[in-house]
Amino acid sequence: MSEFRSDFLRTVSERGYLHQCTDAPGLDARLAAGPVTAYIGFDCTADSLHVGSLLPIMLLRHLQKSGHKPIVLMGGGTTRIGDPSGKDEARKLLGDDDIDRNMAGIQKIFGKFLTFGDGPTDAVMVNNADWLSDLNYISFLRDFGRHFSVNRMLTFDSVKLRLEREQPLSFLEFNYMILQAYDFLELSRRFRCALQMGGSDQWGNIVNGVELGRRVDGAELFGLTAPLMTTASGAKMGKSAQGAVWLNAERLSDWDYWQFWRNTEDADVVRFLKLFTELPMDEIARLGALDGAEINDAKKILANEATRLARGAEAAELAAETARRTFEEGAAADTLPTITVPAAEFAAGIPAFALFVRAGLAASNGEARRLIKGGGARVNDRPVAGETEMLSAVMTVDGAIKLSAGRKRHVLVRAG
RNA sequence: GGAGGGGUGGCCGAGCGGUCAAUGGCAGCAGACUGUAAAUCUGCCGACGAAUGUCUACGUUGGUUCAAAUCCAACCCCCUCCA
Repeated sequence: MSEFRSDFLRTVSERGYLHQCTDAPGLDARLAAGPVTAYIGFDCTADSLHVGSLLPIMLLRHLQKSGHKPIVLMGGGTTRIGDPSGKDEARKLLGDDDIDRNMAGIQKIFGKFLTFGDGPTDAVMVNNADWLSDLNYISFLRDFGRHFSVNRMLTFDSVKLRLEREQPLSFLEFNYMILQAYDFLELSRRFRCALQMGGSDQWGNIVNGVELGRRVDGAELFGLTAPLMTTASGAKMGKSAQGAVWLNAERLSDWDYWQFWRNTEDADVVRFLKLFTELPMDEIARLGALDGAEINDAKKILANEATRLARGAEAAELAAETARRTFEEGAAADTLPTITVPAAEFAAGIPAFALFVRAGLAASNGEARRLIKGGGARVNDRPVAGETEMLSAVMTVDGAIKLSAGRKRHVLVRAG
């Protein structure tokens, strides 16, 4: 299936991470010859990454596991510019405080996937603000600007698509690819970093870096991209009922994270097992052969494995057990997400619509009312009679009442 | 600086004086069917309210009018062409 000699490229290609590579045979030879240092950059546009970033993170993990050195580049500097790739509009500019806060949040997730330290294949984390912030404009233009052809830059998708769709593209954003190219050069000089990876939307940015390294330093650099992740039915990956699927536990509970994976479409199961778990390929092949409803077993394994990586074994087991009790036994597992309301208030009773809002099962009173009118709201598995039905401590079963919105979203309410 | 086009709900995109909380599509939520799947069908889809209803919204600010997303003025922003 694969003629690659290096463990890394063989793994990455058979598991479906490989989209484009600037020079696959050359990179393969380099990887086979000894440890290579590679990096991926991450923007600091939110205080957590979401599952859309999981693919590049897994790339770094596989890289490290096959004996190479990963660099996590935090875009503390480039986030101040804003990457136009794949976007129709410039994002609103973030302040330095926001960026710092976001960076701190994002850093936490990498510890789960990579081993950091000072060893030869230990991961390191760097921030491009360290070299971008103090650049001198004139000398930067003289030293590096002359290597970039505007004619060529206009042909890259990130720019071309904007122009074709007659969407605005500011000079600020236009510079993003130059700075990212410079990042690669800088990392090449500082760490002998020879490979930049990223999502397929980063191809243009990556190629620019490879070329800059060759022109300025005569360095042989490589680029590799992973496919854009969509679900089999075409939706962008990373959305759930509540919004983005965040990797940080503070932004999304272990339970919801596990559920996200459990609800994978049939057609995606094998692909996701390859990309987001580390199960051996023959095991994945076995799971992929399951028929009909049996494929649910494969989804559970996917959920367990994916959750274990991002949240730890304990979180995965707890979520799996909660799901088993909730969906297979139909019981109100006491480990479901729980909210508490003051005992006195709970005893007096709370209108159903209000309680659903407080439980986070509806975004507004109006939405809660609609949910109830539509018959999707239940208390202890019985449909809520009316929007204003009073729910109170009297209905408690085993110390809690269970609210459900639809068949999948459940929250326990306790007196607190 | 000049000429023209444009800024509408999460997104795309109609509307161009009242019947507009604003057609349609996508996304989202729920129901049916199932396997916590997909596809399909049905309902919902600004906020508040038990409700007749009230409020906030069509770039911004003013104005005309009984009445404005729709007309006028100024301003801001974007696109195209010209200088």
